[in-house]
Amino acid sequence: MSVPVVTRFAPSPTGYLHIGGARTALFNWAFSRHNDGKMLLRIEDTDRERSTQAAIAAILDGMTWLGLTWDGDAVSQHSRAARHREVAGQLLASGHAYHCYCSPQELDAMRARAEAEKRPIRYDGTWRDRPPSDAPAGVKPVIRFKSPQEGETIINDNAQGRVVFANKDLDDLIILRSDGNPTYNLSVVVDDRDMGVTHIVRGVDHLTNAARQTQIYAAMDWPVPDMTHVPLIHGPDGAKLSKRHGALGVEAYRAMGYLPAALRNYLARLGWSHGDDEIFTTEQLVKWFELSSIGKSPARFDFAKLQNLNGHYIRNMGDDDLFQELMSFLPHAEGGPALLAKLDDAKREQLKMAMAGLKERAKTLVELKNGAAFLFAARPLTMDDKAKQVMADGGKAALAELIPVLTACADWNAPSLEAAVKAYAEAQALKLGKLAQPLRASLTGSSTSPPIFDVLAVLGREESMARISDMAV
RNA sequence: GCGCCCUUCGUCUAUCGGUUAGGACGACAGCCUUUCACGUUGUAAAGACGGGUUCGACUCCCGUAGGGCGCGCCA
Repeated sequence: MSVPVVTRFAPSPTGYLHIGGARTALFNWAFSRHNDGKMLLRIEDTDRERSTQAAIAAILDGMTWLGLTWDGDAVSQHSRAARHREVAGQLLASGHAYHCYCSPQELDAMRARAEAEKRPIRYDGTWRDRPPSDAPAGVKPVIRFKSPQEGETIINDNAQGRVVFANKDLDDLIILRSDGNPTYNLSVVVDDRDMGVTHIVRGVDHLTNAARQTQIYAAMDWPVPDMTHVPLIHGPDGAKLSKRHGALGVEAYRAMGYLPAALRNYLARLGWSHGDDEIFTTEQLVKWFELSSIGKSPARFDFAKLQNLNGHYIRNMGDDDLFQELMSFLPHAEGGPALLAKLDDAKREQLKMAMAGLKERAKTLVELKNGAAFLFAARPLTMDDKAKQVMADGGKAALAELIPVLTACADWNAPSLEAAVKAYAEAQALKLGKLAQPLRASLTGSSTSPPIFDVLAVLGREESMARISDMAV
């Protein structure tokens, strides 16, 4: 019987949940679910200056939207400071840590000097072996971890492989600030230990921290959790993710009309693979997810591919489900609330009816929303440029001819309307497009729309004839 | 500067010493078609470079180049 898997996602609440964090959360989530384990959520808010409630809310909201659920309550790291201090004290007592009286200014000077002399930038160990009697009066010391100076610290990482750090390259890090508050590396180790975390999955930017943390685990004689450091996500240009590229909060992706399921699928495919599988359900992801299948090279974020995937999800979703997605999307969409206000029962029905035709040509919920705009347009419709062109090129005349044809149509549904118009086109030796495009322009104000006979059917006889008449004169 | 890591089509990736180096997105071309899409068929497109090891390297080793991450009393 193996130990139950416990993973954790540990964001720092200094901003929204960005796309890299979302993927890290997804990997933690998928791995824990794959193993019937748990994923805990810990808010790393030990930096009181920069942590905000708004950021915490944004992160929880983003995860919820993405469908990434965590087990138990979110843990505030700050609330555990007393415990962190306790461990710092133990380290001090066991000789694995010491007081350091260097001021921040001295440290800055030390770094500047090292940089100028092109030496490695590290704490020089001034207070490592100095007796307490040397302590200057009135200076509150920090506690530094006494990092081993010889030998190696080895990380056996599921994604990165065996990574070796020479201990001489790892300096004595501060574990307790002069104000008595713990710093990141100490807190993480203590919390992961206390929370029973068995597997740590986080970004490679933590790889050096992994080495330092490994040393702290060793000093405390605690077992080191299984580690996986996943490569970062870069912008399309290979450089750091910038705002205009993809370093947006997940709520921005919601506003852009992406479906959570599509985003999950896309994110999973960035840095992780299961053979040639591209499109898979979340259930399949959970079933297939192995840490060893995570790659080690960074990936670039590709909106075109996300769009394509999203379109696939939209097209394959049932009309009712998609309608619901659209409804929950609208409050977050530009112009969405206004559209929502116009949505009475009749419009809801029309919208549902139009869903099949609409979803076929929408890659995002934004496009779906825009595609449905004709349903809500007020007469007389405003024509876009291409629609105007169609009307100018004999469109008006075509509409005038069609009015009696449509009026004569007994059954107002797509098949019979199509049959009637086609018969007329044939009789007049006209290409169907010559009639369809003017119809489309008059009914939607645009040159593109769902199949025109569906549009007629959705709009209904009265509204359709009114819109056509508006433009036929 | 020091340390660690990365490098297969434009992009995401498959390959775990022997393949005509596969798939997907994107691009281009054709088909389908009432528009736009969808769908479909096809085309172009890759092992950074240089050395080894080996009967045989994309795959293992070394070096070079390029890129990323880290080096806070941030996380």
